[in-house]
Amino acid sequence: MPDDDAEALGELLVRAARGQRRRWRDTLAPWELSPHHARALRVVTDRAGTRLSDLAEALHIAPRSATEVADALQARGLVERTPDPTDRRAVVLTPTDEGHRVQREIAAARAADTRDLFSRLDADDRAALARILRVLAAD
Amino acid sequence: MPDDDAEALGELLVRAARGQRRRWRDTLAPWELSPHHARALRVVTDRAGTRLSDLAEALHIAPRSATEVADALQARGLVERTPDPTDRRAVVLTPTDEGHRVQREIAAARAADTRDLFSRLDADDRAALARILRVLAAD
DNA sequence: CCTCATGGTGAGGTAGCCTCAGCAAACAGG
DNA sequence: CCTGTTTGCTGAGGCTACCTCACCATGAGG
Repeated sequence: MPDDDAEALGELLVRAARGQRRRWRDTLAPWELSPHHARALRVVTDRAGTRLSDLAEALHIAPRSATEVADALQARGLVERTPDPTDRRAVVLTPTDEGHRVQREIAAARAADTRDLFSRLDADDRAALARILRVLAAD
Repeated sequence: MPDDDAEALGELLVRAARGQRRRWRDTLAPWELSPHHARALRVVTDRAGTRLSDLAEALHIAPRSATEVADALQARGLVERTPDPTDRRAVVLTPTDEGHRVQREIAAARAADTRDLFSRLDADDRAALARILRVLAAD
């Protein structure tokens, strides 16, 4: 394989992914949430009883940084801090009604956008893409 | 197309690109350069006579921030600031010998790594991937 | 109990962006 | 020419999103 081919493929992959990220940011714009905060909201709404330390692990950030993410979501009224009934040191993050609502809206918007993007491909191409990306993502 | 399929594809695309970025960071580790600084070095070595404002444009950052990138590269001895002979307000960034050397080494390392990654695919899959990614990257 | 580990947070630091103001040089119109 | 505006860079200062370290309260195991 010529080096140029590989370089072109790498470039294309990066560009496609960049487009994805841009779409995702645009999708989130109406709620004024950063991708990171949206991800945090998703983690918290997905399973009840998420501790701050769980959030840190899910987002791959230091525990101290999870405190800040929680502060931000709480300031926007999307989650509440409640004491963990089983461990008085711990804090669990509970989504507010607003938090649940926003999360549902965002999930729907994202699904629509993603469907939109990949509907450019026919079923065969989608299958091929999935197979190929799995090979590339394997590590 | 089911929503789940689209979601899975989006997820795969993100993961493949994340792997790419991780490989790139790892590739750069021996030179202790961030991806951003490596990109800046490439811009500066690519065409002689890059002004700070050119660098800012190439990196999509504010002119003021280009000053900081230039400071960093200069502190590492990779580039020098020289006055623009045609405009005494302007500063052009000139790669040092070390800068040229590092850039060549990095380019070689990246090419090898990228070739490595895509050699997992046969020629047909590479062609299919290129075609499909072009469709997705079109915007 | 007494010690050690754990969960969260205050204090303070860094990287990489930004805007705004200022200075010097270039340019454009009387 | 020279005067007013524009352009190229940078100092000052601010923001965000991370980090480490130290501390406090609580929990868990000899």
